[in-house]
Amino acid sequence: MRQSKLFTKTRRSAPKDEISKSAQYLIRAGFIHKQMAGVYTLLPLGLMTMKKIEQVIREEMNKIGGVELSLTALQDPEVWKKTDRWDDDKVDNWFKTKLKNGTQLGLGFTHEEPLTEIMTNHIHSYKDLPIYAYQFQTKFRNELRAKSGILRGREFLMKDLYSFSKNQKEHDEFYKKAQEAYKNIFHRLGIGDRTYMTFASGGVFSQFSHEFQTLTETGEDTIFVDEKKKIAVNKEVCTDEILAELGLSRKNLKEVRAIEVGNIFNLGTRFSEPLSLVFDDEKGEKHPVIMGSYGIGLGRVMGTLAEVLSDEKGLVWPAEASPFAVHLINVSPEEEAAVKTAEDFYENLVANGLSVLYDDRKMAVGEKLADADLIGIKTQIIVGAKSIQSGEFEIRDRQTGSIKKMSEADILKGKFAKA
RNA sequence: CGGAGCGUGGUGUAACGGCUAACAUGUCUGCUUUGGGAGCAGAUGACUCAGGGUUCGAAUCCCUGCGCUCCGACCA
Repeated sequence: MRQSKLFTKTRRSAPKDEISKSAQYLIRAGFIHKQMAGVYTLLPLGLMTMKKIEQVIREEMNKIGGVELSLTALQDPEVWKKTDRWDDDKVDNWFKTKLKNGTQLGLGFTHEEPLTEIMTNHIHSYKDLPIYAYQFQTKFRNELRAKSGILRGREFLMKDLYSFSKNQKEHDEFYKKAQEAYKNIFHRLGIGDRTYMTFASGGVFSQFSHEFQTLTETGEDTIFVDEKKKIAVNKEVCTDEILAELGLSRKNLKEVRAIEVGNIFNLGTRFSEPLSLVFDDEKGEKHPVIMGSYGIGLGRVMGTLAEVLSDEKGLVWPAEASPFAVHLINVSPEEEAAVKTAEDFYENLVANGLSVLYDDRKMAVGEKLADADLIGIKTQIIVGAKSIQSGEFEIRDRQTGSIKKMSEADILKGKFAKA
């Protein structure tokens, strides 16, 4: 994409009503626009970043047998009444609305109920199981207090996968796989080393749920981490008894703040029983399906990347979440030869299948480079009068700042991405 | 939902109860400049969140509402 066509403008200063670093940078760089508290529009760069994150998650979900679908945001109260989650006393963050005829509707804050109900049409026999269904979908939660920009919103995109298994053993095996998939996801997104699988309270059907907590001062959870074992325990369940059970010692634990970027938990038959999701086993006996749910908030992940990977100059995206693979910057926009070289180069990069943001704007160099650093695309390629003379282009890594020089032919072969 | 704070051009800030609401930045024009947010000149742009009140006089004081931020509670 030509940057001259990218209508969003970068800003020198952040709006005063955003304190969180991630929100400030995302707004300054033109990734998001605040519509109201806790509600943010994704601008082109933000959307592209979100799609990159989504694709990483999709690949890892598919790898463990996930099948993608898309449920509705509008929810019929009936199914939620069956599981006793419609009353505001039971669930206090519903957004509710009405049809013209007065019938009440809800805007989904999660999707166990509708999916479980749908599955009654498709699960009849043990031969139908297991099933792993997931979606990327907008959730609505009427939070009393939205927070930290995109980190805790009232409308946000979430990946939610639900597992349907015929017995506990089958469920447990998948649960383990899901843990590994989540580790892969956060590793690929560049926060693997600071994201801890964390034991948290598990609800009715199991002792624990597992949260994936990314260490950051601005996180809203307090957890205790064992750095050697790469495991953490949420403060809410951190008792001596539980530590003993987990084989952890309090003296190896460090108290830190973290943000929950994902969580997985056992649902048992909490939903399959009230919604009559049952199957026949080999003997023709009926059993309720064993379920689990596995969530990742994409906006929160994007915000977390912005929060923990950015530096004093702006955003720093990991390769797999970078809105573009390459930021091509012409630093001599007034020189004909440089313009021609940059234009040709841009066409060639795109023809080679690379996603490129091409800064073709006629602006002072310093401003273009400052913009590039603020936007934070992983690889910057700098074209100017100097590079025409030498026949080599500068490849600058946004994160490390290291500069390599490389010929066009090598760049087109993708060599810059290696090492 | 409890507590605290804040609403002034697009953005960030300033202005004792008193002159035509100031400065920076942005935007637009022209000239100049081009490898890290350059310079000069001119222009544009605000019923000071809304409504009420006090006062000769309100951005400023008071009340109500709305919005926003932060701390806490909550977070299936």
